[in-house]
Amino acid sequence: MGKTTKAPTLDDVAKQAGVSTATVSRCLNSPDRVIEKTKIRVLAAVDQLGYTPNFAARAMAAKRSYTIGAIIPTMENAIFARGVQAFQDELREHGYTLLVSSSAYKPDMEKEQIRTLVARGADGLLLIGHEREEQIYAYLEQHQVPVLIAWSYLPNIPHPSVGFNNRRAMFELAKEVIRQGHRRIAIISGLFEGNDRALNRVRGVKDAFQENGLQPDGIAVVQTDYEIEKGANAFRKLMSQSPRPTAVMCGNDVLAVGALREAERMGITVPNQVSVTGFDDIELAEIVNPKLTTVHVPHREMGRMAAGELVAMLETDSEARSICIPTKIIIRGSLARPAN
Amino acid sequence: MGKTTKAPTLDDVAKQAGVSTATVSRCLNSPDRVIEKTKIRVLAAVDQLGYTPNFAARAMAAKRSYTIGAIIPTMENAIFARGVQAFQDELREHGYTLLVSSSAYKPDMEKEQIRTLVARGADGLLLIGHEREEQIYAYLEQHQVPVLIAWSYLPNIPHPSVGFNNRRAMFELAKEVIRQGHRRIAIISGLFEGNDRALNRVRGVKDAFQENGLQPDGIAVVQTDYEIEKGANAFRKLMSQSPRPTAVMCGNDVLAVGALREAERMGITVPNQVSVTGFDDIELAEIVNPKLTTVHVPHREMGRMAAGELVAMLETDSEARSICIPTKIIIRGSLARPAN
DNA sequence: TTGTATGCGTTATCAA
DNA sequence: TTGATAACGCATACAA
Repeated sequence: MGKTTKAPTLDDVAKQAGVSTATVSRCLNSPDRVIEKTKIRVLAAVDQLGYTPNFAARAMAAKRSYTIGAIIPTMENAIFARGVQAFQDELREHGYTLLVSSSAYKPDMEKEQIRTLVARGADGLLLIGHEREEQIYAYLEQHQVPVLIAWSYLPNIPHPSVGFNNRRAMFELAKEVIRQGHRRIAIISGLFEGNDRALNRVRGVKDAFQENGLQPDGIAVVQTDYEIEKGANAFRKLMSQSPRPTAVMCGNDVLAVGALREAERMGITVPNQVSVTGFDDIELAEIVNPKLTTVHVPHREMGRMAAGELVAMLETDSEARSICIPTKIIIRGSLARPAN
Repeated sequence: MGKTTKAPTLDDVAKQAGVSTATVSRCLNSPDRVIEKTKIRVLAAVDQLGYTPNFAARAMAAKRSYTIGAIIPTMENAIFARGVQAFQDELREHGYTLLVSSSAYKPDMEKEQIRTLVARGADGLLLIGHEREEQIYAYLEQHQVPVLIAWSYLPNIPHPSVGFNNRRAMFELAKEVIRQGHRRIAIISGLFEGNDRALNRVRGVKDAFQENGLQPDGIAVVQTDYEIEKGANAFRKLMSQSPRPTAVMCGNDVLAVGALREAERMGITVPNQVSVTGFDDIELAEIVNPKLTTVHVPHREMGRMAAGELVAMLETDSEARSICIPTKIIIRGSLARPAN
């Protein structure tokens, strides 16, 4: 009680309980390897002193941190929030802690953060998308840190991934847009750099053109950051072309909301004068007016599965599988047949 | 090169450069205390081996982690995302790394995460709001971990805080609502437990009633989680009372958006039949229809200032100040005079 | 300016 | 079932 105000260590607990530090450690880590009676004494001491194991020391001695690192492009919109939350919840159930940081869609920043997380002893990493310097994968290999890719699934790639097929999902959506009669389609895409999802979504649209015997070269594509106002700017730009596109397909819901907003400001009615589509199906998609036609991605499910896979990679020696998660097209008010 | 595939240590670098580990350590931590020539040799070795300092070892030896922990109630909406992002950016500039976790508005979870972060050697903590068990503050005291409270400012409290006066902000908004002629006002609030912001916002409304010589006891208050659909449910409940309130003031924008949505489903027009207000002024507030009257909180600024304060607390011995950040009332379409 | 040696708090190996 | 004791990788006081 009247002791000095410093964090208690294993040693303090050991003394208080009249046992060795080894025994205290065992009580905490493999309780069945210690007799009931001493366990009680030790636990009482732990409680009394308010002891919390020092993580750094533990990680260093055990060479395991029970920590997973995740680097997501942004925390600022809901796209990743849900999936990461589910990922974290599932990890927790397996006894792991999640460390999250965001790269602001900057490859360099991601690289730095990967080093940080590895230095912090992360047992494994969750990264978004496949595209990054080969050197990074080499570094990870050297440090023996398993990596799982999420939010993107590609067949035939070296790293295990849990995600969806961005290209195919967008392909399906574009088919529907074309089926409704649209021929002049423009795209507001996220930046391609270090973001294979963005690129593959655009490819999906072009695939649909091909399949319908249309010429994909004429499709106007604007790349921009995933921000509402950026989407708005891009929309204005596209709608100042002549002839105007009859449908604007956006790389995600955030961009699409920006498009909707700008349409309103420009006095262009959606979907009468132009159709708009999104991707992700975040909450926003149902709040805007008109509601957004988009691709539904089961973020929560993806997060949970990713956690399960990553833990399996860490705890068994089995080769990691890749999982392709199905997406679904959601038709709402922002898509309709073109005017004429 | 042809070496075994294991993470290099200080020792490896030292050997490679032909110096002692101490010199390598100095090169990395206080570069000016080592001569240019050897520095070059060492840095080359570092680069060649792809050396990354082991964080756990460093933290243990130096008894500093240059890590700040932040526990926010949720990552799932934009309320905290922006502020935390700014907090992180500012910390980085001071050489600190931020570890974030979310408590899902559960006091118990927050408690556990505080222990986790302390065990991980966080040099300081950012917590949201003042209200929590005294025991937690004692624990933090024992472990000598400085704490800064954000998102809430209260005069005359023991812990330093950077935030805004929730009670006064809501008081101002309520005054405006009353000024426009509303007398039957209902409130959709967040849960009070462990959340002084929610409680103080409700108090602010009652203060405004008092000031106008109105009776605050009749104000209907529904407490619910900060989710859109929960807000919608609460709105339905409040609007089934007779007589109906002429204005529904919500604890934050998320709840308000839920209210707006339910109004639409019920065929109640806003603001003609009922006014709705929010709090926070997140992006959503300008996207919904009608746009939301709300209280603008400068999240980014708050995040930056909080980071500055916390770093100051760590690096100087000066007593930490508390900072009250001004808020602003934003009048938009969701508020109008009552019908009759 | 650089090297030597010690300690940080824990886990794990080996004996007892 | 328990106790010594050697790592773990780094920073730092002290010595050279």
